[in-house]
Amino acid sequence: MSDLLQRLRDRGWRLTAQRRVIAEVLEGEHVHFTADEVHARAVERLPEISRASVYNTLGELVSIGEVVEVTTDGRAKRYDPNAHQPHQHLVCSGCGVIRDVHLSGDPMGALPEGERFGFSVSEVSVTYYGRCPACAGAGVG
Amino acid sequence: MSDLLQRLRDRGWRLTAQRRVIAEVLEGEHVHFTADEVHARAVERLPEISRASVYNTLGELVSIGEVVEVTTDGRAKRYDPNAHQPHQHLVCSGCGVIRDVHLSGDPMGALPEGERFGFSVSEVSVTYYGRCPACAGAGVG
DNA sequence: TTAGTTGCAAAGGCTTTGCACGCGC
DNA sequence: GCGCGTGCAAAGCCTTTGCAACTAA
Repeated sequence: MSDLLQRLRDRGWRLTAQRRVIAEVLEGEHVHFTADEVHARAVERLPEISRASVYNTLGELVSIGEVVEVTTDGRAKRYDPNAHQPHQHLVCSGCGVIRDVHLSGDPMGALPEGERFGFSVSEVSVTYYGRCPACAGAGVG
Repeated sequence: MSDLLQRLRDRGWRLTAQRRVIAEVLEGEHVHFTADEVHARAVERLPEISRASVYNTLGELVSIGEVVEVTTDGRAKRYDPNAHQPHQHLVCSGCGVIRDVHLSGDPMGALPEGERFGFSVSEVSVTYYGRCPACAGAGVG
């Protein structure tokens, strides 16, 4: 579940400085950066990295399944490197912080057969909204 | 659950032609238009209506709770007038069509206390992804 | 060597904003 | 008549794209 970099090497990825830096930025728990935040952090390590490369790389990481795209209610998409452990999200409606959470049952089972309209259902996304301790205390939002 | 227009009147809303037309466009089951689709349909009834008014009105309907904003993976937000009956969504990853669905249990209960990180959780959004019968048959997407 | 990656800058889609005019109440 | 709502056009944010130069393998 760690060492995204190693997995990318194993896949035979062409490992450029830009891609390495982006992978490094994405290490950690509860990491859910926007493309722009990834870019800002990448620039600290590699000043000449461009936004286009960040978008390209994130898009590829998503398409090979190493990163998951998260769309909360805000504008910009966020990128979640925790792609190998099924989980859902808890979002603070005050400050927007996201935590990974794990549910007690399989949410797929909550959709009755009679509610499937003939679809072949393959995925489910569950997002909880609330206030984090800091925002609840400060009355933010 | 029907007659959005009447509810708006009861709220003392200033009822302009534009707002009336937008409310009319939003009547019906399984309606999940983007702002632009609402505008296109509104134009058929009131050719001079502007996009800005559509955005303004939709934004207000959302903030007073008469319409729910739906963010699927696509780009543009969609607007769901079925705000008074709790429900979730089933999205076709082929053509993007959305159906309202009703779950067998309360998804809020699936988040264990130990996974709440001190948040006061107030809402949950559940979205299922799959292929509608048409797209499954045609191999679209 | 060479195919894939990068940076730049421009364009694109969706949404918001500023301001003068118009209209519901 | 007053104040909010509207239309227009321009700007804004996030993202994608075209293309020549570059570089990992």
